[in-house]
Amino acid sequence: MLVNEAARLFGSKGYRNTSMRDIAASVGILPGSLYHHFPSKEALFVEVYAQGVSQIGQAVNDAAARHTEPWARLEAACTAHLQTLLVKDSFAAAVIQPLLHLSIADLPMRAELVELRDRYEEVFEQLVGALPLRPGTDRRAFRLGLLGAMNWSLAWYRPGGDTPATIARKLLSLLRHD
Amino acid sequence: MLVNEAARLFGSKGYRNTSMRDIAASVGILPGSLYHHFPSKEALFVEVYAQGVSQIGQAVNDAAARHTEPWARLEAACTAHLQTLLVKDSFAAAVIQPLLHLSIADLPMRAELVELRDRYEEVFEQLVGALPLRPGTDRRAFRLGLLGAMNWSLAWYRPGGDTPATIARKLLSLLRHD
DNA sequence: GCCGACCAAACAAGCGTTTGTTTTGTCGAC
DNA sequence: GTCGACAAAACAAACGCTTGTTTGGTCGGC
Repeated sequence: MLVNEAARLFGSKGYRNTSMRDIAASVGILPGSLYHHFPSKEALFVEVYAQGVSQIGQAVNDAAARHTEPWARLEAACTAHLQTLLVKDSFAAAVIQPLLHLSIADLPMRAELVELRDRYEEVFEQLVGALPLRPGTDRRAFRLGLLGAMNWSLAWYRPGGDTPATIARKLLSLLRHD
Repeated sequence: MLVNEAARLFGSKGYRNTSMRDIAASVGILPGSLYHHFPSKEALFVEVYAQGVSQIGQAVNDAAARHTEPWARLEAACTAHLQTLLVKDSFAAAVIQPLLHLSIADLPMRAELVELRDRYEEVFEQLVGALPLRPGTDRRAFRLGLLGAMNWSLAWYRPGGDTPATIARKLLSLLRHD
């Protein structure tokens, strides 16, 4: 499918390094034909991004819903986040990667994407908010640090090593004080 | 200076989004004149990257050297890392940003840059290795998680909020079990 | 016979880079 | 001190190529 192929390319090579010709070739049509489905490259990316956010958001919510204890809920959510992000052929890499550059007015459709991202990250705000942390702990720093550690795993994750579930468990055991 | 301007642009807009014409314009010369100083855009970026690694490496080493207690050494190193990364007009953003994409054979000069990066991160391997952590702690996960949390701060850091030193202190207090 | 999906071909703009020429600066000989 | 020689640095203009996008036509299914 068109959007799937676009997601795969955007996710692996980034927005700027993926050309409309690349996408067309991998779908098996000519470049101009893409404009029958999307009015612009930007619009195509926004669609990929929206589907990616929706996909990872649903996975994370579903995973958390299967538990009641706060730490278990967070660990399940982190595992889902990492799985969606790291496992092949996923939309999520296309979502996460631009976030780093997004702070610097990189892409034109910044505002649209930032809102989608913020809505997604609210889940983690709730999950972290429910944790029984010792008083004085900065929960915002906790959330940002955890999300950063997870998202950065895109840079070093290799299929042979730790699984997403193991990475999630290890990261949380580092943050857990007991 | 040429390399400084290039670093500023690469750091804020990324490699692909910065054209030789951009760099030339911001130093006040014509595009072709750049090729009297560097044989290619790639070579110019490698120079920026090398200077960036050298700069952040020296800052981190100097900071750690001012302390003896392991946790104090690591916190000083993290503060220096964050300051070099986040404070304006620095080379370091040009260094850190490509790392995410580097895993995916993005730029042609991959190997050269990866080696420089790995050499830099050895410092943190040593610093984390010296910490008195409870047995069974995965020090590699600790290091990767900490570096990820710090590097990702590029995505959310704003000059008005927490200072780099505060961010470093908060992150480490989350990881410290006492 | 109409409409969505595709092809074929081109467009203007931007890219990194090259070329030939001119300016600018340096430095030793007179 | 002044001059000519030489090199570094910059200009001016173009190169071939890739980019996102547009246009006009073709074709098959409802």
